[in-house]
Amino acid sequence: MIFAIDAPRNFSLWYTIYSHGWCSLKPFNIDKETAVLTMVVQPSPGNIIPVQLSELNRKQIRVQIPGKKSVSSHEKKTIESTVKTCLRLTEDYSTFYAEGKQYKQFHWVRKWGAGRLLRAPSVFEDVVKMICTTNCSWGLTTSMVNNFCAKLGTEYDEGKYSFPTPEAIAGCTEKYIRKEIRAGYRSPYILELSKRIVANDIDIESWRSSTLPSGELFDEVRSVKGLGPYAAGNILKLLGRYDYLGIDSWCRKQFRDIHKKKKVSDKFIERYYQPFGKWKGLFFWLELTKDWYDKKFPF
DNA sequence: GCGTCCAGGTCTACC
DNA sequence: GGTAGACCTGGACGC
Repeated sequence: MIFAIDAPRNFSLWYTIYSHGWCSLKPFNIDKETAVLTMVVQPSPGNIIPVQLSELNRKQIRVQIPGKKSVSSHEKKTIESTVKTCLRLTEDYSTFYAEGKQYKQFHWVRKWGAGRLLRAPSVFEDVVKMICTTNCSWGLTTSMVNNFCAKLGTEYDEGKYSFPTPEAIAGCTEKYIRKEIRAGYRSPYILELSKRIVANDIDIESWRSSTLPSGELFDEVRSVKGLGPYAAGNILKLLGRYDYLGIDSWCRKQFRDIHKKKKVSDKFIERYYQPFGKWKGLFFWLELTKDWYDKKFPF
C-alpha cells in the first residue's frame, strides 16, 4: 500500500532524517541505496506496522507499507499522525526562519529546510535512548539500543524488532538490564522510569503537549533520574522547546573548532547563543552540524 | 591474552 | 552553589 503525506513549505525529508543521530538507532533503519527510511508504527498493542518513507516530490512524502494491500482507517490515521510527529510536520518554524534571516551565517537554514529534529514515536523511546547516550561512546549507545529492541522489543519481521514498551522493561530485573542490555549504571534509572510509567506515577507522553513554561518543563524532565543538564536540554529540543543547549563533549569540541578557540567554558557558549532567545538551542545545534548538510547521507 | 588507563554525563556526599 | 569521587563500558595501549 502506498499513499502520500503533505509536507510544509521549506521541508526537507533527508535533512530532517539526518538532523541528529536518531536515524541510525533501531528501530529506525536507512537504506542508502534506495533512499528509504523505515520506521515502525504501533496502532494498537502488538500490532506493529513497518512504514517506509521516501521523497515523492518537494511537497509530499511517499509512505509505503510493504506487504500490505490495505490498512484499516484507524491504522492509516495512526501511521499519518506518527509520521507527522516524528518528522515534526505540524510544528510552526516561521518565527525560527524569520529569526535566522537576521543572521548571515544562518541564511542557509531556511534555504535548505533545516531545523526539524527527528524524534521517536513516543517520548518514552526518546528518553530511554537519550539516557543511553550519556557518558559513553556512540558505539555503546547503538549497542544498548540494539539490545533493548532485540531482547525486549517485539519481532515484526525476521530479525527486526520494535522498541520495547515501558511494561516490557518494567518486567525485568536490574540485573537483567545490566547483563543483557549492557546499560551499566544507567539500568536502575531506566527501570525506575519504566516502573513509574506503568504505575501511572508519571506521564511523560504529555510532555509533548505541555503548556508549562520551558523552565518548569525542564525541571520536570530533570526530575527523572539519569537525565542531567545535557540529556534534559536535548529532550526539550525533541519536545519543541529550544531554550536549552544540551552541551556535551562533542558539542564543546565542535564549538572550539568552528570558533577557533583553544578552550571554552559552557558559560561562554551559553552567553554566545543568548541573543537567539527561545530558539538558541536550535541555532546552536545547527551551527555545530552545518557540515552535515553538504551530503544526503552524512553518516 | 591480560592488565591498565581513559573518555563519556549524572548522582551523591561533602564543604 | 560548587566540587570530588563513584558509577560502567569499550577502546586504546603496553607488555
